[in-house]
Amino acid sequence: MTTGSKFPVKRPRAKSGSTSGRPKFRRRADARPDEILDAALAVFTEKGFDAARVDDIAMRAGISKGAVYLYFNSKDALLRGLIEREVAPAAHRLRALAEAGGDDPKSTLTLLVTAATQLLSDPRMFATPKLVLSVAPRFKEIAQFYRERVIDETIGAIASLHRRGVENGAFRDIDSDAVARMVIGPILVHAMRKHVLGAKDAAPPDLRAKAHLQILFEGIAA
Amino acid sequence: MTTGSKFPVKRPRAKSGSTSGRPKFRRRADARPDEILDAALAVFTEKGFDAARVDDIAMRAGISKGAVYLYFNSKDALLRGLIEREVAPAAHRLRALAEAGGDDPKSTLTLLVTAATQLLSDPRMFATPKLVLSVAPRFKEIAQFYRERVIDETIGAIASLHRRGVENGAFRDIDSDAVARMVIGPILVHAMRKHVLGAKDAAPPDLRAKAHLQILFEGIAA
Amino acid sequence: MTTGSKFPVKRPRAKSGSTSGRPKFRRRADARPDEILDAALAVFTEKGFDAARVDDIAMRAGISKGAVYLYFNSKDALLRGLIEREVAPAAHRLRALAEAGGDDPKSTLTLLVTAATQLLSDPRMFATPKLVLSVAPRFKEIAQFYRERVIDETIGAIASLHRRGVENGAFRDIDSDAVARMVIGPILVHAMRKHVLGAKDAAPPDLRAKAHLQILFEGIAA
Amino acid sequence: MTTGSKFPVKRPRAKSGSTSGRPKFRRRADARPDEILDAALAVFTEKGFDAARVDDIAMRAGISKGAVYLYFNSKDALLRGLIEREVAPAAHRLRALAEAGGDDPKSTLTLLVTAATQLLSDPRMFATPKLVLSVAPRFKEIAQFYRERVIDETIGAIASLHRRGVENGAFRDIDSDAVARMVIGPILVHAMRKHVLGAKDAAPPDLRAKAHLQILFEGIAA
DNA sequence: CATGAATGAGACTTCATTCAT
DNA sequence: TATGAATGAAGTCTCATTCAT
Repeated sequence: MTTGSKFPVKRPRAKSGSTSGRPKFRRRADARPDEILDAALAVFTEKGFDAARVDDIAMRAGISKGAVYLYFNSKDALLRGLIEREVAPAAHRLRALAEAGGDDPKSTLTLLVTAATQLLSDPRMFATPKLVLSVAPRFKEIAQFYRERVIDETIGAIASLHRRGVENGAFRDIDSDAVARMVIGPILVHAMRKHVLGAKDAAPPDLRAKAHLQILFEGIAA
Repeated sequence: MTTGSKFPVKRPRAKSGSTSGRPKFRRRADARPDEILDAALAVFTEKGFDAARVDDIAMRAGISKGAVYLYFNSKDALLRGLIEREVAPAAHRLRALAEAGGDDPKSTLTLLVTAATQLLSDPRMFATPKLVLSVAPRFKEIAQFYRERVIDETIGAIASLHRRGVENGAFRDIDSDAVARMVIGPILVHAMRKHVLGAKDAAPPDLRAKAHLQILFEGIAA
Repeated sequence: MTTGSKFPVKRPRAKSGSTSGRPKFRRRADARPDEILDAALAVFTEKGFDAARVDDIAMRAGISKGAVYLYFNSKDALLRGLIEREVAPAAHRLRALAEAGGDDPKSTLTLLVTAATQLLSDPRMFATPKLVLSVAPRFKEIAQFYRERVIDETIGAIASLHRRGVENGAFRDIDSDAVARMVIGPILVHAMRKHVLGAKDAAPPDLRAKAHLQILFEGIAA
Repeated sequence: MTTGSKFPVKRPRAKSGSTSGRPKFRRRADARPDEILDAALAVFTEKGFDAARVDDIAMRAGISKGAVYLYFNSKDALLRGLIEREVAPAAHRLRALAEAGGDDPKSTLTLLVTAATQLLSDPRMFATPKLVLSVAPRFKEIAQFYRERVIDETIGAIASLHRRGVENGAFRDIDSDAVARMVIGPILVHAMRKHVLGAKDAAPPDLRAKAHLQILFEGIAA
């Protein structure tokens, strides 16, 4: 799962277990690809995939344009490598969230919503989703990859949390996917307004999370 | 306010008062701008703004590349003209939704959610939002324009609907913006999964709307 | 010589002597080509040949772009027609100058220099020469045409004036072409500085002419 | 003042201190800008600014079209860079001419006229003036730049030479600018006839210079 | 490993010219 | 005769990618 790479990336140095010679002093050459991807994420997010020039990325990574091609075969590969790298942390984050509260579904959900609200207030956390959304029409594989590995995983995790709560007697028996959308949706709306459409925050995260949970648990009917 | 055009569009001599009758034989110049914008929306949505070639748009509109420039000064102008044209209908649609159910807030909200769920299942209805999301990082003005005229309007309309319900005694007194996000969010999540990330529908719209409303009104707590 | 047209121009109306029907009231259609050439001269002079758009010319002539092509086959033809038309007046002007002063070579030359200095202070009078200079590298035929019919004619006229003066005993026997260059040169220098390079006038025409003649007749040596 | 560059030119990393010796094998990047400007001068002179294609220039410089843009931002920049580069030599040449003959104004003027006549018989020497004349209507700044730095400098130098002669008792006290025009004018007339309008030489330079000086010093009156 | 000069395909945009009306 | 919508052939400029050093 970690090794199987859907989007192959050039690895200029055989990562052979051999502690070949001395670890040298020279370059933290192993870090290069990551540095480049960091730069790529920044530039792609800022300008969009097409408008970003490989030169920009190289410059932000502090290397020459040619050097980028030592590590990645193409601009597309850069994008794919980036998304691929970002999926693992995203998936990890969401799993951490889903397991946040131990085995009480209700408090777990509370923690999850609070943490997610907090998290997605950070522009860096929303950088990858934003990028994926903007390139999705052209890179169907990336869209699919991201959906399956991040979105559907998240929905699935929340749904299963809900089901546990149902069995538990904590939650009413409703369509779990709908529940998941009720959990994610409001947070997404806010994140999009803010990070994509440039809105300024109104309410602070904790208040938003609180209201969100209140409605989620009890509804809006009097 | 409705007439004031933020993004000016070339209008080649309006051929005054021409309610001329016959659909003409060739040169139905009056329809051209709209035809071009239709084509532009299709191509932009499909490929993204940068990847779309003016040639593609011209071809889809059934005219030559040069002819596009008879009506629009640049590719950017095409985008702006398009967004501008689409904002009015979008705003109108949402207003229609918000006023869907007469003066009973509860049933109004029910109708609104049902209709919105229905509506956003149609790819064409989500085409403009999708496009806006993809160009937002580069065209801040468009992002702002769309947010103010569509998103914030929608949120405001729902929020005020909620406030009426509160005064009415139909709804509990909660943060109205949070309510609005609970109304929009789940629908948006589904639309994005489907239209942007390419997911196949699972539940049909009416079921989704029903579950959505159930949770919205009564919450998920047992 | 007058009829033989080196650069053929479309004549949409057979100029047959027939006073065909009524002279009509309608359009002074016969004037059209001239109006167009007027417009062309203005625009070409202002922007240069390439930068001038046929649309500009049409607009300045108060007609549609298509109408220009009813009278001229191409933009090049417009240029050639224009130059051709301007050559006659230019030649006529210079001949008038050369014959300005009756049969006293000295006073003729005086009048000629005075008049030419005066004349070339007018931007419109220098418009065609300026245009010819700017297109000469590309339109060799025009360059040649203009040189033979205007420049060389002028030089010839002055030279022959000089020769008459020599026979007359009024002038010393020197290279007549050199004399002609001494007559034209200073005037040209001023015209170029002013009309082409945008300099502001310093001395007024009469003073310039006077100094010019003084040197011409007596030299600068003490 | 000499360093202050009115028309900035892209300089791709000066490869510091490289007095490296060998003519290198490929990539003699240091020479590139100059090579390109040489090519540009040739093509612009031949065809005029607009009719010249960047491709032509690149081809004549022996590089690809794209490479031109590594050194110059635009076709305009190419023109400006070219003019700027040519102004210094032109100014230098004229200064050298003005100081040609030591401190005897009369012989200085004689040398100056002889040299200038000689010089402007060379097409390459007239290439830049010719170019400037052809683009002047569209590039007012270039026209002004050239006038101030070359034309007016020349006129000024000759005028001051004349004034020295006046003080000296060598020349009569006449309008010095008029004198300057009498010096330059005839040479310019010949150069234009030849290099711009394509005339064939008649008299050889030395004869022309001689006649020019004779008239200049003694006038044409018997 | 790294550089950066160089290429070449292609995009947007302009405009002379045509043609149906 | 006149219009103006439409075309299509360029032309300028950009940038991903390559390659000699």
